[in-house]
Amino acid sequence: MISSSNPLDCVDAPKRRGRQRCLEAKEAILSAAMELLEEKSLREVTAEAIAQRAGVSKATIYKWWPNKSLVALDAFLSRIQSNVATPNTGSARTDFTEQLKALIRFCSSPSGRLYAQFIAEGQCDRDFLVQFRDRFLQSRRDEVRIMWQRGVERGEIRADIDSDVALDLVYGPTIFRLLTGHSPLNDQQAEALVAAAFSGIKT
Amino acid sequence: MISSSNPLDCVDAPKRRGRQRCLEAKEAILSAAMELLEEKSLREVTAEAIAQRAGVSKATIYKWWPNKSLVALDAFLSRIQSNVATPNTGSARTDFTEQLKALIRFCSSPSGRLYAQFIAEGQCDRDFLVQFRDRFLQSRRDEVRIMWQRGVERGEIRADIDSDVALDLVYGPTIFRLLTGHSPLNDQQAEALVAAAFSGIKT
Amino acid sequence: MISSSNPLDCVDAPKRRGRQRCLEAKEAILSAAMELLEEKSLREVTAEAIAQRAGVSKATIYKWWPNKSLVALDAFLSRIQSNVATPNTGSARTDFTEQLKALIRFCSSPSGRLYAQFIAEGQCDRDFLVQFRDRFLQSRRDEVRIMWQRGVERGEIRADIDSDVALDLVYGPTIFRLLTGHSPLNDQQAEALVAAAFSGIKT
Amino acid sequence: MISSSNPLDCVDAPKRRGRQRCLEAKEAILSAAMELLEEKSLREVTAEAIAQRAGVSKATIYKWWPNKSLVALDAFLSRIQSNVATPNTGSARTDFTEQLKALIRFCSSPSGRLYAQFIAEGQCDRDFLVQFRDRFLQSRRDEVRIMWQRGVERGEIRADIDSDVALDLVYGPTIFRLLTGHSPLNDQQAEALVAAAFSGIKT
DNA sequence: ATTTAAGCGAGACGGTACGTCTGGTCTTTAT
DNA sequence: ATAAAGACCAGACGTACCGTCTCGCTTAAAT
Repeated sequence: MISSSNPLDCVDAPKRRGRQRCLEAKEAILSAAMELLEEKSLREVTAEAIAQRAGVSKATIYKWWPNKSLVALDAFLSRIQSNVATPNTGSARTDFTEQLKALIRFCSSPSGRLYAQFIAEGQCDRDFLVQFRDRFLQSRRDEVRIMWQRGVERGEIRADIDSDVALDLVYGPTIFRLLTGHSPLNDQQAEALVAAAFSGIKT
Repeated sequence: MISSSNPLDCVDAPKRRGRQRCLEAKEAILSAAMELLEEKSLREVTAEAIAQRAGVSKATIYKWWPNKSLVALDAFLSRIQSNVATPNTGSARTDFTEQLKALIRFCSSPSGRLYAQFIAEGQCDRDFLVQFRDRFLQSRRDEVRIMWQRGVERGEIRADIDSDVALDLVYGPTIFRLLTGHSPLNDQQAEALVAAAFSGIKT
Repeated sequence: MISSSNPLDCVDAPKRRGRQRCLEAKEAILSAAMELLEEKSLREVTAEAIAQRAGVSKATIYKWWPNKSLVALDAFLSRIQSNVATPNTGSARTDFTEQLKALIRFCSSPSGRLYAQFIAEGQCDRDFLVQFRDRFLQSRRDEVRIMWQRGVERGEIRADIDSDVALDLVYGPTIFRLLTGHSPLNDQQAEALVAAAFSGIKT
Repeated sequence: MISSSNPLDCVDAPKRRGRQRCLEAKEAILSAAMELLEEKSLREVTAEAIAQRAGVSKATIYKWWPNKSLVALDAFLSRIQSNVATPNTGSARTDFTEQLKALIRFCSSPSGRLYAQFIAEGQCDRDFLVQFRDRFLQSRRDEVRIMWQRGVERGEIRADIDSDVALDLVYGPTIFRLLTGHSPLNDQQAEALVAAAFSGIKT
């Protein structure tokens, strides 16, 4: 999707000649997609089903999105609250722990399962992966990075560690577990993972 | 796949006259699958294409495997060396660093991309995910756990940290990066990640 | 359709390895097509509708026919009696008159309307036109030519006129009227047309 | 198309309030249609393509014509010379022969192919067929009927034969051949057909 | 001069058929 | 008995075209 024709940009689009894009149709498509994605997996949701539930023609979907995955991504992005809760308790470790607990709750929600399916989709659709990274993942990481920055400034977190490394140390394990389920994900694990990430595993 | 009909069991199947052909067919299927998976993504490789390249009927594939993903998993498992290199340099940190560098090399090989696609496939096929975990991931983790155990015994690694937490701290970030590509994967990053995992991020 | 894979040739096809073509499916397709063509025009009948009414997958239709027009042609050819009634009353003029009356009855039946639609279809599908000509029209003409030949032999019809010219003189006007409806088609007209064709329009 | 809104009637239309019909647009549409119909078949020419080549909106087309076939018919009617050449050599037979040769030349021109496509179109669009008959075919026949009338008056052609029968005897065979291509169309055939029509096929 | 009723270009839209493709099953013949 | 060949069903895919519609601009007659 080229950003200038990004369906989400409609709000600030200048009035063009010709029939204007039917915003209700766009909304209906995103809602239908979201509903269906709560019932079935991304792969099971068909473009036809989205069109039908939205009361919209299939052609209208393909007019604005190149494939159903990107419809799903737009639906997801427009439905989740855009801001991550970035707690500011005064303690970086508490902040990260709270944050991770929130992420873990997210992971076991329908949205979390969708998040996993997006990563999955990205493995065989490079274009989708880029969009997912740029339009969702990166902004999330940037917000969390602020939390990390506060810790650095307060002297709680080492300044000599790259922020990406630090973030991955905290969030990588959780995502890994979300995707493979090899170990549990709960509040207790959140605390254990943050503890380990903060203190390290060496004696 | 029921274990008793696991194609890998063919090896220890009683040597009967009529079964010889079957083994060739199975071998051909696994080879064809592996070849195709080096050319295309798992989703793009079709059961039909595997059958054709293997010179085998599609029915023969479906006789022994419930779906093409599990053919791919079997192909993958039979083609990679089953043992992880678990260095034993006398220093846990060096061991982990070497190990992680090897993993990163693996990740950028065709096999690594396949590994990512398996995790992807697991997101909408619970059965496949379980098999992937049980037949590949778990054994890998168990082998690395030995390395971790050595570190604990030598007093280099804290004994009060759950091994799964420790392993995820080291490997989670890498897998996360493999799947989303949000940050680079190379030897330098391997060292940074291990350093951070060992010392922790707190000051 | 290549003649060797002509669905109608199934009878004399040598036994091939593998599952044999499901003749019931073929029959069901032709019947469904014929039924639908009695309800709607060729253009309105869809491949999907044929598949559905035949209880058959769309892929099965496209496996054996390149498009729905040729399904319709096969259906038509298999449903109409393959022999034209070629009366032999002893008088060529009576023979032609009877024959033309039969053609006119045919023209106002559903089959006649289908015949017209086949000629129509042929105007933008050269391949279809050739098949229609070779598999239907030509054989009809050849049968009528026998009637013409009898007249020639009995000395009733001029031997110096090309048979195609003679046949077109009798049948051309009727087909023209079938297609454009500019003049009526009935028994009386049949007699007038044969009379004119036999005696000519000059004084 | 209702005659009062017939695009060809614009000249004598009473001045209506509001912006007047853009005659350039109408012309452009007809020209574009004609151009496209010389490149592709009627079925292949799309309303969208006509609009685009005419530099006109699709809505403008549908404002004045109910469908693209009737655009094509109007384009055809406005582009061919409206008068048939009706030779008057003094001999009815020569007149008809010349006339038929002209028709045969017409048949193998792009216009002739279009003529065939109009008849084809008429087979599944009764309304179109009526317009084609009334606005083209009938007037042509009426003009040729004059030629026939001259022959009757001169005593060359039998007065007891219905003019429609006579005309169909001469032109039916040619149209039949145009549509199915079962026999050739050339000057020699024109002579043979007229000869047969004049003298009849009986001995 | 202002109103007002078209005409028009742009282009979104619902509807619907197309012909292709794949997954997975089933049947027949040959080995 | 088992495998190869391959027909089959179900149904999604993404594309195409139809004819309708809405919007904002333009034009010209009527007020």
